[in-house]
Amino acid sequence: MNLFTDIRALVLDAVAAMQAAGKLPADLDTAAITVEPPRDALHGDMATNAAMVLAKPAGQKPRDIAGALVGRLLSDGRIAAAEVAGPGFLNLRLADALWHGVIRAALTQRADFGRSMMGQGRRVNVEFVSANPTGPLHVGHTRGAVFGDALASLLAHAGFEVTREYYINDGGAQVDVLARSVYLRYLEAQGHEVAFEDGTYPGDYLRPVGEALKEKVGAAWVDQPEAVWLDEVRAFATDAMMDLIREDLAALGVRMDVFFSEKSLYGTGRIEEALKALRDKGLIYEGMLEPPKGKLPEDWEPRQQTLFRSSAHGDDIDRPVRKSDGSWTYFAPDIAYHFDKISRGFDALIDVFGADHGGYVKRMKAAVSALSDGKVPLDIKLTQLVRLYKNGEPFKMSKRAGTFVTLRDVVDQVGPDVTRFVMLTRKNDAPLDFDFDKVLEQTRENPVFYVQYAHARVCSVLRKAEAAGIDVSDATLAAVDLADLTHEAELGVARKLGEWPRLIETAARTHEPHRVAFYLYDLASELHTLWNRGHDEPALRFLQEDAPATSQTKIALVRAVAVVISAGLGILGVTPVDEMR
RNA sequence: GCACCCAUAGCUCAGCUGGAUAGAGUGUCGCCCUCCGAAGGCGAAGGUCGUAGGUUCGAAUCCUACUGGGUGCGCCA
Repeated sequence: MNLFTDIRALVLDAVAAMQAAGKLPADLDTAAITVEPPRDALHGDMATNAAMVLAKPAGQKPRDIAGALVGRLLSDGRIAAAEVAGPGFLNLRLADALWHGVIRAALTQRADFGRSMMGQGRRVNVEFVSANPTGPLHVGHTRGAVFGDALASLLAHAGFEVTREYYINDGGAQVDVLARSVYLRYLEAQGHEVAFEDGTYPGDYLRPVGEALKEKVGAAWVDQPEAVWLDEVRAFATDAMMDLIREDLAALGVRMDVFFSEKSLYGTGRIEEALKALRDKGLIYEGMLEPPKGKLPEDWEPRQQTLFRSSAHGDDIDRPVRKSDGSWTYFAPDIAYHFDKISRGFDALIDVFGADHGGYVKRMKAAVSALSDGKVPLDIKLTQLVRLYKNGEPFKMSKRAGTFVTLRDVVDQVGPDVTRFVMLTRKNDAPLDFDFDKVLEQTRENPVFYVQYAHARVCSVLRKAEAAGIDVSDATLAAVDLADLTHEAELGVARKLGEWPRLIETAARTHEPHRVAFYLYDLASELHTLWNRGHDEPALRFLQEDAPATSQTKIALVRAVAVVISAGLGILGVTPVDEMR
């Protein structure tokens, strides 16, 4: 249920009735008519812009149209009051029973309350993390992982059929570097002195991989040339790294549906197939690019290359798919990969990249647009940097010194729930400050704590009610008569709950899971405020001594809050807590 | 040089496919703990929404040009 769409339908009915009665022209575009919560609660529960939108095409004054709508809307039992305001807004106050219905819906539907049919089962592929299989995930990947996973859950909640996917970059030169680095660790495990030169990965995390390789093949490869062992070591090493990465993701609570190997595109004709599709559209040609502007690479010289006419699909310049030596650029398998996603029948694609890949957005969109004839939309979400702090002091990372902060460092210190929630308290395109100490503080300014505290508070009330012999099972609460729940402060909380289904749709449509986190903070704030009012106004306390029926109505409300917090946290991948300790 | 992202209160940030008097936290100031719901609560002050134009009933939101910050720009992935 979504009250806002219900009431919008009611408004549209009223407009249609006026058309039927000849009070409005028959051919009006009503798409721009919205029903939304007014900024100021004094204006009512909902406001519609219908009269202002229709005024011009209908050739009437907005306030006149609004006035005519008032009478028709008031004839519906759900509308308690309607008045024209300002330039032609129509402010509506809803019958209390509708807000009581919201509470009941939350109690009966639980985690499904707010679920939307918006996606209509359309299939969406969300590709995220996709870190090179050369080492453990670091903080930057962590943000991408949290964002992508929450976005996927959000879309699923909004009625899409979602596939979570990881693209393994196991086809380029970086996995050769990995293989050589592991080979060095292998030699080391055999008791040899080794030196890690530039162009190798010196990290300790490869030590066990070298050991494992020794276990597997013994001394067979010790004095052998690279040609003998490279392929096998590469496969062994990337498998080991992917195991590591899977463990990292599991520690964060992220599970992928598909791991797609870049390597599987090579030597199988799949890259050629994708490029043929582009060639058939006249988008592949041999040519030379202008030299890049700005600082020119030292060894730049004009060269003939195979180019994709991405500029025909919105890119600034055309992009090479083959290097001058004839081998593929990174872009070529990427095209083939997205071609594969399209051919698997997805209705929409989403890529989550780090901000340093911003330069790839246009060419990737161009490729998908060309390959799908514009039928499959590709949205690319860039996640900005995470700035780490410890007790207010910036925390420096250095890859060279080996002091870069890994996903495990973060999760081990603050836990997966805090990590995930904090990473979603900024929109994806804004930098994020992550302070190891502040995220664990138990104060209002820490949203993780504040939201969890609200949930725990409700659980505490339920426990006390049970101890007092009051039945507070969801089934009982859902059946409780809520007619006495009429206090403005209580209805205000119910109104906030009524926004939840609408928020899901907005967040899903914009691909912005952070909206869920901010909503939960607001909802928690509503609950805490109501709790605090109980301090001075005993009538607002959730647990009323010697009045079990009254207690049940109030507990139904706060239990509904807990249900929505729990559902929201579920989308973010955070476990709600029953008590603070 | 070009492209993309960003610019909102002293600070950190929200702002819902364009809506009414732009919100929250923090900081500042004032008030409130003998006890029964203070890991705090209530209230106040604080904004030319980077600048200048444009679109329209209406712009923080859309368009254009600037200013300032970040990221990226063939043979790395």
